[in-house]
Parts: sequence; structure tokens; C-alpha cells
Amino acid sequence: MMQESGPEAKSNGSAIQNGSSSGNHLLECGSLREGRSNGETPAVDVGAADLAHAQQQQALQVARQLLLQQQQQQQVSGLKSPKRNDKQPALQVPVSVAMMTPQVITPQQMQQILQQQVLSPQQLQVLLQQQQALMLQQQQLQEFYKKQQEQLQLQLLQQHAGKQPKEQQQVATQQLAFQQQLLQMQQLQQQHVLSLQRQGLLTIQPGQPALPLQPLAQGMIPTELQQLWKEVTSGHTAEETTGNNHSSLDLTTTCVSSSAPSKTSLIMNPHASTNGQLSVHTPKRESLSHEEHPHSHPLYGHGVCKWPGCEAVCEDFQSFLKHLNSEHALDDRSTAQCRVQMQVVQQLELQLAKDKERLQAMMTHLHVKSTEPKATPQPLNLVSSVTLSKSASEASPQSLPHTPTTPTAPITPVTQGPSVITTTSMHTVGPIRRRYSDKYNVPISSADIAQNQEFYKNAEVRPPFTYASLIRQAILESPEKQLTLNEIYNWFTRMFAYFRRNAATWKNAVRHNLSLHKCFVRVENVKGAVWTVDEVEFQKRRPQKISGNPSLIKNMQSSHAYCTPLNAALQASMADNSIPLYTTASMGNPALGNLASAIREELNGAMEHTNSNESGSSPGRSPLQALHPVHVKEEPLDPEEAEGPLSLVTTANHSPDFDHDRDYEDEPVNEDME
DNA sequence: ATCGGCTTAAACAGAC
DNA sequence: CGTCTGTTTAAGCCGA
Repeated sequence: MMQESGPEAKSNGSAIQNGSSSGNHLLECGSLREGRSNGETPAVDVGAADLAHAQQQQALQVARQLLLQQQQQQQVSGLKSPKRNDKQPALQVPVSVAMMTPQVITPQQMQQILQQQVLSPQQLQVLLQQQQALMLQQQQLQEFYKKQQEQLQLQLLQQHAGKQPKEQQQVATQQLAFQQQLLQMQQLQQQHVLSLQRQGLLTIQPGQPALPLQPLAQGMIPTELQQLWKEVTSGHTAEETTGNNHSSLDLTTTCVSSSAPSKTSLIMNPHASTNGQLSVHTPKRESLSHEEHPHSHPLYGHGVCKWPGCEAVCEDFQSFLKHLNSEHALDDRSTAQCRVQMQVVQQLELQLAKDKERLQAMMTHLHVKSTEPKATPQPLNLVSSVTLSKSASEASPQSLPHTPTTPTAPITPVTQGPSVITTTSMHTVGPIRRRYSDKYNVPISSADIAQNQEFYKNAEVRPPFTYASLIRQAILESPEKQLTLNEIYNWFTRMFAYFRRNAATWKNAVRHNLSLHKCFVRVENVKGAVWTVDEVEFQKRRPQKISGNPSLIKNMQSSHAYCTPLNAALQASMADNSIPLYTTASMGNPALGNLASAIREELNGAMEHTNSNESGSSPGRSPLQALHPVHVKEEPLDPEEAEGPLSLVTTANHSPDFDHDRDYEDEPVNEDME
């Protein structure tokens, strides 16, 4: 007992320490701060806008006065008011130009116009009115934008509590409307100026210094607006752009990339580590737009079915629907894949929450005010998760409080009611044992491979595999099927973010396992000793584990039938009691073929063991739970801690971006050893 | 209740 | 001497 709490408390402490000490986090921090200050001070922008607006008004006043004087001085020369149509369709200025140089006339220009006296008073009147109207409109838009921004902030906060996708939808719609309005507005201005130009009233030279930078654009030139817009909506656009082609989104994405990285990074950063996956993993969110755009489907994009692992080519939407109904009907496989997706999403949510928490801590540490004030909405299942005696006690005290759930909130678990958000405490604690609830043992589709790989690489989530399995995995992945201890270490750190901390603990465990299990054979080498795997020995252990859940085996088998190539390796891998979710990376990676087949053999062998006493299949469960040796905490309704059945990706060819040692220089791995 | 597997911790020894 | 590697023991948790 003492032992249990003592060491774990220790590791916990180090975990906390490590968690905040890695270099790249600091990187994030820099941009975060920059971005944050920006996001935090919409008032500044608005103020500028107001100021500019005032200036404009002033200019208008002057113009009016001049106009009056002119009127008094000269008679109306009978010049008809230029029947300018505000919708000048002809002559188009490149959009980019229009965006960059929003044309509300500057006071200088106004003066210029007036002085040139090329216009009749009526013309001037009209122009002025138009100008005024435009500015008014713009101001209103800015106001609107401001409100939207605030509302969005609010929404984001609420999202953290994991609620109200409906409202978000609303806001999203409003934002869309707003954006369109903005666009219209800009076009209007553009046309306005164009008409002026046409009439020779206004000469805008590209280089004219006064123009583009003038106060006129008023505090917010469109690009800036768009940047801000993007900033505010980054969470949404990032995902929506993946599946749909909202013109409005195009608008935002075009200019941001070049000019506002720092700003956008503010909000994006917290998710940076998982960002790439988010877009891929959250079709749920896309369903929002799906409703608005009947022909854009979250599962359909670029003529391809986006069902995980499918990628079937569908000529048109109809054929896609057909395909969807036929190939992805409600069956075991689809259900399983759904669950996998759920898993993935949940894991990502967790990671996101954790990153957010980290961000909070960083900001706090750096004395940066948070934009998420009381953003302490409790993850839905936080309470229950905390009831885990062990987890609760181990959870770093400061880790829980500000752990809003993901802003990508509208994740709607397919089969479950409330989105199950795991407590993030588990991620921040040290090496505690993972408990895997049965429901998380879900078959994996190949589509999850890369994602999971990235997931474990980036997320400090303890992989649901035993040390022995991981070690074996590492060794088998090596070209020579043998690794030195250090190489095994490296593999761990390379493949799992989780193992970039508490090195002393898990390295000790690795050594312990190497020594303990007969399946690991030490071979003297020229340059030292390497470890190999004795498959025979390794397989000796398996049968007893798998024998436990016949129904799962059955399920596995049944699914085996239809998922053949895709999931074969996976399922085979699942047979590996210790690597419940061996990834199907071999599909895209021929080098893994051997491994996959080897595992498959294991599966077959294992199944022979259990075939005799199998009972009815239970689609809701997966073989993993039977095969999973990792300790699972008893949390019937609590999916958290579900480090679950994310597939462990095997990459025989080590990803270039993860080149040993150097990559984790900033990691406390070695420090931990000392 | 028991057993076996797994994890974690720790002591220890030998090599570098 | 300190670190790394490897072995071993012990304790606790968990599922079967």
C-alpha cells in the first residue's frame, strides 16, 4: 500500500514537472501570447474603428460644408446625377485588390474631389450619401462583428462544457451571414470606388500612400477583419473547409495564410498537436453544414467516400448515397467503425483538453490573462472519473480545474448519448495503470492508422499495450528484428509521447520486462547486446488470456469475414493479447506485411483456443477486451481512461520526422534518469 | 479467494 | 564515480 501510493505520487510529481518543461511548448507559448493579446483586445480594434469612423464623419462634415459653399457660389449646372448603379457589374477589380484596398473615400480624396470640382453638387451629394451609407454599413458590420466575436468567445467557453451544439450552429450560421454581408459590403465599396474611377472622379494610384493605409478603411481593413474572423472561427473553418466549400470560408482562408499567422496561431495553438487529426476526425462537426447544404455530406468529399477506410470513388452525390447505404449500412462493421471513430474523437478531445490545460498553465505562469475566464466547465464525466480512487488521488491537483473540454465540442457520439469526455487528469499523471473499459475495445479500421499513430506520437496518452507487447513491437519493426536496449527506448519515445516523460519509470519497466519474459532473448552482438523476440515463447502466453471472452472472439471472427483485407491485420493484431490494437499499417506499408501475417497467425492460434466455448456474438463488444491484458478499471459507465483501442501503428520505416534522440532533446527523458 | 499477468519500484551487480 | 545494462525481488492491481 505504501508502495503504491508512494512511487506513484513521485511519478506524478515528475509528470507535472515534465509536462511543462518541454521546449516546443514554449514555442507555442510565444505565438500564443502574441495571439492572445490580440484576441483579448477586440476593444482596441473597435476603438480604432470608432476613431476612424469619427474621422470619416468629420471628413464628411467638411465635405458637406464645402459642398454648401459651392452651392452658394455657383448655380447648379444641370448636370444630372450620375445614375450610378451600385452594382456595377462590368469592370472588375481583382478581388484581392478590392480586399486589400477597401474603398471608402478618404477625407483627402474627398477634398481632392471637391477641390477638383469635377462634380456637380448633386453628384457630390449622391456620392456623399453613398459614402455615408457605406460607412454606416461598415460600422454596423463592425459592431456586428464585435458582437459576434464576443458571442463566439462565449460559445467557445460553453463548448468546453460540451453543450449546445445547436447554439453553435446558430452562431455559425450567423457568422456565415455576417461574412457574406462583409463580402457584399466590400463589393459595394469596391463598386462605389469603381464608379468613381469611371467617372474620373477618383484616381487611385497603386502607390498612393494616402489611400490604403488611411484611416479610412477604418480600423479594420477587410484583411484584418478576415484575419480576425478567421481567428474567431478558426475552430470551425479548419474543419469545415475540409469537407465543404463555403465560399465564405474561402474568403477567410485566402488572405490569412499570408498575413496573419501570428494572430491565428493564438487560438489554433492549443490544438496544435492534434490539429491535423481534428480535421480528419470530426465529421460530426461537418454535419452542421451538411444540414445547410444538402449535397455536401460529411462523409463525402472530392468525389470520394470519406467513411473511415473506405475511400470509394463516387461520381456524384447520388451514387455516394447509394454507396453509403449499401456499403455502410447498419451492420457490425459499421457499428464497430463508428465506435472507433468515437474513440478517436474522444481521445482527441482528451488531448485537446489537456493541451488547453497546459496552455492555461503556461499563460498563468507567464502572467498572461486568460481569455477564458471562468472556463471551468466540467467535463461531463469528470465527476465520475474522479471517483476513481486511484486516478483521483494521483491526478495532479492543478490539472483538473481548468480543463475545459474541447472546443470542437459538437462531437456527437454515434451510439452514446452524452459525449463522454474523459478527465484529463489521467494524462497529466504519471505512470498510472490504465484501465480500459470494455466498451473501448473496438475494432479499428485502416483509416485510423495514421491518425492513431500521430495520436500517440503527439498525445501524452498512455498506449493500451503492455510493455512486453510494445517491446516486441519495437523489435519486430526493426529491419533486423533486433534492437539494443537503447534503441528500444528510442522507439518508445519516438512512437509514444507518453513515454517521453517519466523515463526512469518506464525504462525500468522495459528492462524488467526484457529480463522477465522468456520471449525476449538477449543476443550478444559485435557491438554489444541486442534483444530479439522469441515468438514461440511469446505465443505461449497468449491462449489463456484470450480464452476469457468467447463472445468477443466470435465477434472478431465474424467481423473478420467482411473486413478482410482491411481489418485482417488489425484483427490479427487484436489477437495478440498484448497488442490489442495492432495497427493495420501494414496495408499501406508493405514492410509490415510479415508482421501482420505473423500476428494473424497468432490470432488464429488464439482463436482455436476459444472456439470451443464461444457463445453468441455481442457486436457491442470487441475481442480486445478479452485480449487486453492491461488493467482496466471498473468504470461501467465511464469511458474515460479509455486510452482505449486506438490502434498502435506500426511503421517499419521509421518516420523521417522522428529521428531518434535528437527529436526529444528537449524531453526530460534523460534527466529523469538522473 | 485464488491465481496469473502486468506494472512499478527498488536493490544489486557488472560493464563502460 | 557515475551511468547504463541487466537481473531479481517484492508489492499491488486486475481479470479470470
